[in-house]
Amino acid sequence: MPELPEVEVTRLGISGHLVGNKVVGVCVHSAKLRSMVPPELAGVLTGQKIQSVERRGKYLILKCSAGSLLVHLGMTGHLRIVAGGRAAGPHDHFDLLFASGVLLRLNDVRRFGSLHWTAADPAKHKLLSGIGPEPLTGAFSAEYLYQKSRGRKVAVQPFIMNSAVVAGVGNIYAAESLFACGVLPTTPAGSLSAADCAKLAAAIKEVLSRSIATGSSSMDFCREDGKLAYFPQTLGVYDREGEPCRECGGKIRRGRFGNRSTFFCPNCQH
DNA sequence: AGAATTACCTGAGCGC
DNA sequence: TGCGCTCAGGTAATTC
Repeated sequence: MPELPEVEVTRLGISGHLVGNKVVGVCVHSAKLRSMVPPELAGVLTGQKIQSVERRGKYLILKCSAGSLLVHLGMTGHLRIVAGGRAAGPHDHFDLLFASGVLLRLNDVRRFGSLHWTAADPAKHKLLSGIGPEPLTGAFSAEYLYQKSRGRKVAVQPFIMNSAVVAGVGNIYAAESLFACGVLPTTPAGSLSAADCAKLAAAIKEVLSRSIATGSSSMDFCREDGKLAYFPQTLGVYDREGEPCRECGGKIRRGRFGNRSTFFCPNCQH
């Protein structure tokens, strides 16, 4: 399930194939994603040259002179560069055909992904305008996290998963970051000390950048059979309920916020 | 008003 | 075989 590192590696992988390349066709195999694929997409994209491929949180932004295509991969979505003419398979929903002969193909088993078109500055689009700082930039700092969390009673895990607080941190990396810095996911955000916030901000940056580094060295988007799945990384706590903690050997426990699971080591996290 | 919580979209995979 | 349940991210809706 793509989180920020997977989206960033996708961006790095597809960017070189797309920038400067002209869209010569749009093929919508299925318009029914989490939100309907905008019907005007073929009309506005055909003939456009991709100027840049950017990322904001978990959104990819394909910038053209007439506007921008926003792509969200949801839980199971992935984008792949494939040879033109290759037949669409199950769960292939959308293709952009390029002048160079390649296709950018969106595959999404569970259809949680979405596509949006905006003619204006994408940063002003309502899906992006309310998003908090990028976690890998200086704007997301210990000081920022400390100030932002003051007075907040919500548990720190859902707090850092709130995209208005910080962009692109999902369930897996939230749990991993909290394990990495020794903070229990149930801790009220407002009760974190300045030192806790410093450790947590550093842990989020470390966990995300390590995953991007791992992913970008192992992915090959040119391969038609290349799969975008979990990066071959070792998870410390996520989905390891009952298994031994890699630090202390104690049992990893599962907790719950609403209908979201969290995983933690009660011995290593306080 | 602003924060916290809940529902919703989807479909694979699971247990029974 | 088939039903009911779970899970995921992010937004909208609702409650507090």
